[in-house]
Amino acid sequence: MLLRHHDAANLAAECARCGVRSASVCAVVPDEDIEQLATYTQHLEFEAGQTFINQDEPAEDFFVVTEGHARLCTLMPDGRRQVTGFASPGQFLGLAADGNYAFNAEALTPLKLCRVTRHGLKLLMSQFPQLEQRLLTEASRELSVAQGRMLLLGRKTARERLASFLTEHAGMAACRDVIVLPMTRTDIADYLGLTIETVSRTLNALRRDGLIEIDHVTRIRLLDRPALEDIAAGGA
Amino acid sequence: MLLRHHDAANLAAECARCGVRSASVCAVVPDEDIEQLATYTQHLEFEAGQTFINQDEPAEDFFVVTEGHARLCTLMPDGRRQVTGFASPGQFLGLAADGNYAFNAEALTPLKLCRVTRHGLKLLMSQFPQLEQRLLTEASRELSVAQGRMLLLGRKTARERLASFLTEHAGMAACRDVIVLPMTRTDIADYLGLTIETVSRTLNALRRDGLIEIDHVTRIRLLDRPALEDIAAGGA
DNA sequence: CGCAACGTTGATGCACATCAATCCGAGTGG
DNA sequence: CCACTCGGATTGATGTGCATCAACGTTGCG
Repeated sequence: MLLRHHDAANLAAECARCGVRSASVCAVVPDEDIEQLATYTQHLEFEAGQTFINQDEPAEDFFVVTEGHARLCTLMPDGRRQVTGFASPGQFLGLAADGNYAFNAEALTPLKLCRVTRHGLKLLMSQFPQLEQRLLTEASRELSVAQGRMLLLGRKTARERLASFLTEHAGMAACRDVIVLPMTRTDIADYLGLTIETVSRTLNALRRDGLIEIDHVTRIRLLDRPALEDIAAGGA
Repeated sequence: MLLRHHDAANLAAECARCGVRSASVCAVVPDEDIEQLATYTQHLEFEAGQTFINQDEPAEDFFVVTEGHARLCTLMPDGRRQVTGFASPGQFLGLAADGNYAFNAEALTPLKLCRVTRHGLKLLMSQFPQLEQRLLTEASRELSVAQGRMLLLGRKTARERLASFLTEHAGMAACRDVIVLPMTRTDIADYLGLTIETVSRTLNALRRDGLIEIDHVTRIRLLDRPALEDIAAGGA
């Protein structure tokens, strides 16, 4: 995993992935820069269930996931919960910050991530302009995803939501039609704006219709991907 | 409206607002830069109802609203519609683009905007680094807003959605408690993931409860802002 | 084993959608 | 100035998809 000299865009991710002082990074970044990187970045680990970003606290840090999965969610005072997204390795966390964090972030599985203070990030960006560009690209992509989720939450039926969820995950993961979900039914429900009961019932309905197979609670096989994608898009 | 020399961040907005060759811009940007700006930016006007961004077409342009209001929405094949946002003067359009536009944009009122090709934007950014920074800030803010809307669409009741909508608009517009809505009930419904009937009924319920007054269909007076904010947050 | 957390399944309820009249206000033309 | 029209908006009657409540399975771990 070699870092191209002029592609500083991936720097943060690389630092995180390899550890700041790894050979590949040291090979291409001048020593004084490495010093700075070491000052501003930090490697962290959490076990499943731990919260590492707290809603309403000042958004001082910025994270890159390097291993494991995390869950981002927003809470209402009475306990209602909306999962706004799941983060997998390579994803940035904390972009969507405007003063205070508007969400909690919790480890779904054992999690490793790289932390940079916002101040550090600012310095890094001024030093590696391509990093800023990369972040902008990332933010644009996320915005695009967010719009899709608004359509899902505002207008899709339970069946369409589940179909969307399944195809979305099949798309990212190994291009296989077998997906392994690192999250619980409760997480899925809160992600899709449904209840666990509805998620359970709807998955079973899809199974009865011969569209999926449920090998194990967390292991689902997509038997008819095109049909699922059609349902997800609202085309039936 | 003078442009500070080193704050190129607002450049695009300024260009749009004043016209590329306006005195204030010419005063602070070298001539050869102005030439470039003129090449890449373009002033456009639309009348209410016109569509200027089409879902699924390649995302080639980037816009800044300078006058009037626009509506962004996503459509499903069977006609279901989700309004993902409203744009008012100063707002950027087209950030959330990932290959093709994922939404339609239509003028709600007579509309003026400034167009920059994505290629032009790239050149502008390399020339005025602060512009990129500004866009990143903007994208972060939008992401934050998007998360709030996911919570609204996924978990809030009709009453809470309307309260959120009203306080949101009261917050932006003149800090008065009287808001004038440039959109129809249908737009509001599709924005909040409800039907026009529910919007109408719920607004009347808020009126009966003494929380708002409806002077005119488009003119609403907030009588008890704190109570509305409390409802919006789910605190009752 | 035996608990505890998670998941499924069934019966019932309700918030909001749907269907169906009216109503209202801004244009338009006589 | 009024009658006519027509796209929104309101209001009411009814339907339904999903939530809620409740009971029971299932899995995994000490």
